Parts: sequence; C-alpha cells; structure tokens
Amino acid sequence: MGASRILGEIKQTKPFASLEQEVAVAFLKTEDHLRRMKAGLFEPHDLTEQQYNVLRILRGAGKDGLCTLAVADRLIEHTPGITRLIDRLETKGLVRRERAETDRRQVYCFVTKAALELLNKLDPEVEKSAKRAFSQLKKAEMKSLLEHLEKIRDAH
Amino acid sequence: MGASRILGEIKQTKPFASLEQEVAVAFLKTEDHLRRMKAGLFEPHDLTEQQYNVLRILRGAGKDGLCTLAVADRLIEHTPGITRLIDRLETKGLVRRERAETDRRQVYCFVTKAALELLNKLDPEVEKSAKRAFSQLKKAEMKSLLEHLEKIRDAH
DNA sequence: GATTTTTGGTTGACGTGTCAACTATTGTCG
DNA sequence: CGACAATAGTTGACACGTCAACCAAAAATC
Repeated sequence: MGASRILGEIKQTKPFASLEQEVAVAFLKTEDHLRRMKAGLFEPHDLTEQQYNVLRILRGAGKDGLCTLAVADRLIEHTPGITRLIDRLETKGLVRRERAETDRRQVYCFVTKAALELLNKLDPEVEKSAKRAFSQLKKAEMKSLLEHLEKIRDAH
Repeated sequence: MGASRILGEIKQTKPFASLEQEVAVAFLKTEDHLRRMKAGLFEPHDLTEQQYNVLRILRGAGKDGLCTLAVADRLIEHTPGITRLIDRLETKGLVRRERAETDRRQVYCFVTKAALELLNKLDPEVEKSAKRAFSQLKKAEMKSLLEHLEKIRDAH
C-alpha cells in the first residue's frame, strides 16, 4: 500500500507523460518568453503587439488602405476583435477609417503619418529584438526550426 | 522615380526583414494552431486551457493542496489573474478553497472528486491530441526542437 | 422587382493577462 | 512593545480573443 501510493505520487509528479507533451509545454513556455519580450518592446510606445501588427499590415497596404476584414485575415487573429482593436488605433490617431463609396458595407483603414513615423522608429528595435531572441541559434538551426514548425502546422 | 517607388513597395511587401523575423512569425502562427487545437479539446467539457492546467497542477499537489500563489508560480501565467481563474473553478465545483490555520493570509486550493474524474477522462484525449499535433515529427526531430526552444529561452 | 441569402462589419458577453493599488496578516527591528 | 516592512491574496481597470447575435448593404434568386 505504501508502495502503490508512492507510485501514484511519482506518476502525478512525473513531469511529462510523453515526449510530445514535453514539447507542447516547452513550446508554450518559449512562446511566453517571446511574448513578454515583445510586450516590453512596445510598451514604452504605448502600443500592444497586436496594434503594432495591424499598423505594419496597414503600412504594407500603403495608400490604397485595406478594408477591415482584410486586415483581420492578414492577422493571425480572427475577426470580431479587430473592430475594437482598430477603434483604439483610431483614437490614438494612428489609423484613419473611411467608408467605401462603391460598396458602402466596407470600411477602409489607412495608417496616418504619425503611425508611419512611429513604425520607422520601431523597425530597428524590432529587428534588434528578434536578432537577440534567436541569437543562440545558428542559421542552419533556425532553418531547421522553421521546417519543424511547418510540419507541426501541417498536422492540422 | 518610378523605380524608387517600386523599390519602396517591394520593401513593404517583402515578407520578412530577416530570417529571425521569419522564425518569429512562424512561431506565432504555430502557437496559434496549437492553441486552437487545445481550445477545441477542452471546450466540450466547458473548460479553458488555463483552467485545465490549474486542475492538473492541483491534482499533482494531491491532498495537501497548494496555496494560491504556488499555483500561479507553477503556471506559466503571472499572479493576479489566478484569483479569478480559481474563482470560476470553485463555482463549477472543481476546486475547493480553505484558509490556512497557521498563516491566515494563505488560501489553500484542492481539486474536488468531480475534477479528478474529469481529468481522468481528459488524460487520454490530451495525450492523443499531443501525439497528433507532432505526428509529422520524428523523435529525433522533437528532441532537436526541444533543444532549440531551450536555446531561445536562454537568450533572456 | 420583391424576397432571400450572403457579405462586411459591429456589439455584447465572458475568459484571461497585466498593471497598479489595496487589505490583511505576519515578520522584523529598534 | 510599536512602527515599519514584507507577504498572500484580492480588486479595478483595460487590452485582447472568441462566440453568438445582430444590422445594413449588396448579390442572388425566383
């Protein structure tokens, strides 16, 4: 009885049921690291990571702008949050919105000049941060990592 | 002038400024995949991933239970959310809380029998889901992935 | 051409992460 | 012992992801 109880305790304390679960946890922890790192990067500029991502997408769209759901598509995120996210960017004067003439359901979004200036200031910081985050990996390791990530996503 | 403008557009449309940024984005996308997969797993049981993680931690603690902040430490998450998270678990009858006698600031948390039954039901599903998520990777690839993840976390 | 369906977008509600501020209890130190 | 600091936990406020429900403007259908 003493023995079986210890067995039970070992089982509960045992870190991982399988290699797969170990990878899953390691993955989460790593993602958390990266997320904090990026949050620290954007916080001084009063931006969240998502807001930054939206601004980058809109910068990429240039003067033509993008309608709301097209922005959502390009984000990793899924639809409904996008409205409020862009609301906040509009409040800060970083995005301008305009209802389309041809299809009055659509709302086009554009970066403002202020946003472009902010992005230009952030570009080198973002690059530096990414370089540091993966500084322990050699180029070949990064490529191998990329392939592994792709395989994981393939296993839908 | 036409040329320089095109150059600007290419730059904006160019997917990645560096291999590092490509890895960062691939990482996010993959994490998103995994998160959705797990969300789908827990949703039918009216649990979120975080709630499941807390229950697993408390199951690991056994009859001694764990005080609130100790749970938070073992989670990837950081403190203040934990109170409300456990509030919800208590409401569902999956966690029991008890103020400590020796130090009346501490609140110990325990899994209920209902939670243990739920966890036991979920265990094989979680394992199956993890196996499938990484089914495209060989064991050696998973180990290599683990090492790479560790190196990323080392670059604090 | 009027009805129905689809599409683009928004809103409400809830779970969660995060920060700052707060309470209550315990520890420390003069 | 009494003031002060540290610890355990909670609460409020806000950003965000997600689902379901919704509105309004097209598009499709009969």
